Amino acid sequence: MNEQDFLAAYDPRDYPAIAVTVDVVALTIRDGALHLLLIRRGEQPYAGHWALPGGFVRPDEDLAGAARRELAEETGLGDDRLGRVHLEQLASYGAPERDPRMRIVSVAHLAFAPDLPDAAAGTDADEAVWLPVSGLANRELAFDHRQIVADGLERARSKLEYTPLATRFLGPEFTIGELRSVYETVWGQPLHAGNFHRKVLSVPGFVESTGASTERGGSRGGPRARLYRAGDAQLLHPALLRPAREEAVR
Amino acid sequence: MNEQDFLAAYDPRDYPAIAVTVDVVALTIRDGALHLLLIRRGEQPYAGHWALPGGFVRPDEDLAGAARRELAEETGLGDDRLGRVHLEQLASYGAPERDPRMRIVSVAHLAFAPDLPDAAAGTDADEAVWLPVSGLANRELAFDHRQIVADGLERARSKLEYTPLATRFLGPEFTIGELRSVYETVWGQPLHAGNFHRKVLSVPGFVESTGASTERGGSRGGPRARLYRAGDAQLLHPALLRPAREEAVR
DNA sequence: TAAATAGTGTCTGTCAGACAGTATGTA
DNA sequence: TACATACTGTCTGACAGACACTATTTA
Repeated sequence: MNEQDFLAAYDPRDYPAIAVTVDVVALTIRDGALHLLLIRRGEQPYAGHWALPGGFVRPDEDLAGAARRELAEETGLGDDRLGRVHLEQLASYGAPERDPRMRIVSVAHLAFAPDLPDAAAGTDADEAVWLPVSGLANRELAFDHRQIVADGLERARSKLEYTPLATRFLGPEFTIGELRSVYETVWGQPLHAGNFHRKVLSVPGFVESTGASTERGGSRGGPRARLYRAGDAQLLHPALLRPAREEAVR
Repeated sequence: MNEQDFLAAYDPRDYPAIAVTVDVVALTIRDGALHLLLIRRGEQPYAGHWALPGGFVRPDEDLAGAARRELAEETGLGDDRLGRVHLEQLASYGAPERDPRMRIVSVAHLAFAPDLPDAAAGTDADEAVWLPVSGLANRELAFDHRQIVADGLERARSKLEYTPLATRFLGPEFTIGELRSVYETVWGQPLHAGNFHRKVLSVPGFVESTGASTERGGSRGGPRARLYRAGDAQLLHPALLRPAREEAVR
């Protein structure tokens, strides 16, 4: 029996209810460390645990719209100021027992944001905090959110290889060194500065020069760096591949 | 307001119902052409149109389980004989108006199958047919299934680059030429036989030799080819990249 | 002045793709 | 015999990574 036969035979209100939510794995970089937007749960189950921001999909909005709304609410930024934030669908999670109270299918999304101010206190989002990803190993996350975060992180690392989305972690203008820092932070390993520099400039459409340079050199010395902005490429070709990961192959 | 607040405040039965279904983009190769499993719709809306196999997610099964069940039903194969079929989640589709009757979020899946017999007549699946993908341009598909198929095809093409899943379109033993034919069919372009041969054998864990050869040479001549089976690699490294696609970059 | 960083030049090994060539089959 | 196919050898250009080097700026 297929979808259509079911629809003809069943009144939707009679069918076992499955609620649909969105959850957002929102990443940013602060102080050279990858941070994740989390919310402290106040109620059971998982009271006191951290959870991903998320909520029900409303009748009039699509999945990406719901995710964008949740992100806007939790960052306190407002939908309009989310312009430079990248948002994409990650995957859906629907194990029957993933929420002990009822059947919920969550469509997880992944967001890359530049360093945003903490949500203003007093808003609906005053419980939302950016926490370093490195500290997550010791914390328990609610529901299956640990798996969702793990999938989001792997997707993020992969996306940096093939797309110019690393620029979404930065402001509108940036140096090659700042861009390299994004890669090093997300991939968790140092890259060769000289090779990275030459590589980035050789990929068509990745970055374009603004003609300007930074006002000052680095805080610990060095020349003033040229400034770039994101180019028009949607895919990096050739890609910036991560250093070989033997463990991932087999 | 987040997911948990909603759950505390709402009885699920009161909340606007969203039905959750799975749809399956099942691909196979027949007669050197890529084929897609489709079902002819008998009822409105989209009566007479072709649609992806799919159906409601049941209370006790997870998303992948629902997709596997649907695939088993429509191919008439039975869950146990789906062993060599690759199944993965593709993406979720939830635009409010994607189904004119009610709000449905569909979690689409992607399947790679070896050439399967047509579903036996008289089963529940006697309306399911493998149709050549090349003929889809002229046909109207139901709902947003054209987009889902397009996304599935692109995912399939991409997966062949980085994973050994091309072998899932073949039987347990195959020749390098047959494997090359899978790539040529899915990517839609001829590959250099000699270079492909050397490349495949050079990727660790992609294929392993059975020691045997085909009984006869090709139908139009040539030596007997050695037989291989899938190796233990999960990822191809280095990858088999598609010939450069300029149009995809910008 | 010492140290750090930006940016460039050069070398080497790997790999994809082009091309050629041999061996082994079928019709 | 003509032709197709399997498989291998070799060359070239693209590219990643290692290393070296200069110039510029900060503390």
